[in-house]
Amino acid sequence: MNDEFAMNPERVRRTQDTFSIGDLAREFDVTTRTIRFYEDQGLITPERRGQTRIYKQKDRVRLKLILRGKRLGFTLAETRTLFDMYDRDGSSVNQLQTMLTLIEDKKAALRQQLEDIKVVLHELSAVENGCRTELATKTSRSAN
Amino acid sequence: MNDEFAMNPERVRRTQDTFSIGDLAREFDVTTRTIRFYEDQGLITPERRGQTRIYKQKDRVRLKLILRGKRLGFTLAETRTLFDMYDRDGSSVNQLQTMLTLIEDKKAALRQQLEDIKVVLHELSAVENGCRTELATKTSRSAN
DNA sequence: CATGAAGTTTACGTTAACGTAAAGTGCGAT
DNA sequence: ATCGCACTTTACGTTAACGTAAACTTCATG
Repeated sequence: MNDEFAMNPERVRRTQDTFSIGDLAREFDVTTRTIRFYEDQGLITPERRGQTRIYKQKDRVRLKLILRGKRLGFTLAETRTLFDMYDRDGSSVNQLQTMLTLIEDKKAALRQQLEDIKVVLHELSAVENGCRTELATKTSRSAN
Repeated sequence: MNDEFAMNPERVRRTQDTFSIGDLAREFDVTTRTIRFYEDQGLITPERRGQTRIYKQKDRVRLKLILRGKRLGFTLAETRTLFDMYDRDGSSVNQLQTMLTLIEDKKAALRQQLEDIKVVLHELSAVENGCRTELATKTSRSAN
C-alpha cells in the first residue's frame, strides 16, 4: 500500500552494505578518531580500498555493540574479549557463559556503587545540616 | 578511679602536639607520598625542622578533613578552595555557603548517578536474560 | 587546475590522584 | 665507624578513552 514498505531490492535500498568512516561517525554520534581508536584496539577490522576504510554491516553491528557495551559499563578490553571468543567460535556456549559472568560482576559492582552512593548522600546531608546550623548561628549573631 | 583517665598533664600525655609524616601516614592509612602530594597541592603546610616536616594538630585535622572530603566525593581542588576561604576568613559565612553549594552539586550528581546505575542494572538484567535464553536453546539442542 | 571536504598517519596531550624509582640526608643504636 | 631505618627531593609512570595538532593524500566538483 505504501511504496516505502516495498521490499523489492531493485526499487528500494533498505540497507546500505558499505559505509565510510564518516557515515558511521554521524550515525552513532562519535568522532572518526573514536572509530579509528577502536580499530587500533582490535575491536573493528574494516577492509581497505587503498588507504580508505570500507565498513560493512558486520563492522557497523560491532560498533553498535561496542557502544552498547560501553553504556553497560564494559571496558573496551572486555568487549574485545567477547568479540574474540565470537570470532573463534561463533556459537560458543563458553562465550555466553563468559558474558554472563561478566554481567554478574558488573551487576555486583553496580549494586555496591549504589549502596556507596546512598551512604555518601546521607553523609552529605549530615554535613549540610551541620553547615546550615552553623550558618544560622552566625547569622543570628550578626543580627543581634 | 583509673589512672588511664587521669587528666594530669604531668602524668598522662593524652594528645601529641607534633607528628612525623610517618605518624600521620600510619594513623590515617595513607602513604607518605600521599601526604607530600597534598602538601604539593597546597592543602597542608607543615613546619620544617631542617629537612624534616613537623606536623601539628592543625595539620592533622586538615588531613582528616581532606580524607573525609574525598569520601564525600570532593576533589582535592575543591577541598583546597574551602581551606583557602577558611584561611582568609576563619568565620566566613561566604565559605559556608560555598560549601553548601558544593554539597548540593555533589548531591545532584550522585542522584543522577544513582538513576543511571538503576537503569544500567535493568539493562544488564535484560541482556542477562537474553543470554540465558540463548544458552538454554543451545544446551537443549546439544542435548537432543 | 584549483579548491574544499573527507580521508590518512603519527604522536603527544588530557584528567586525577597518587605510585614508584633513583639517589641522597640525618640520626639513633650497636 | 657503620648499620639500618625514616626521611628528603626530583621526576617520570600509571589508567581509560579518546582529543588535538600537524602534515599529507585522494577525490569530486566548479
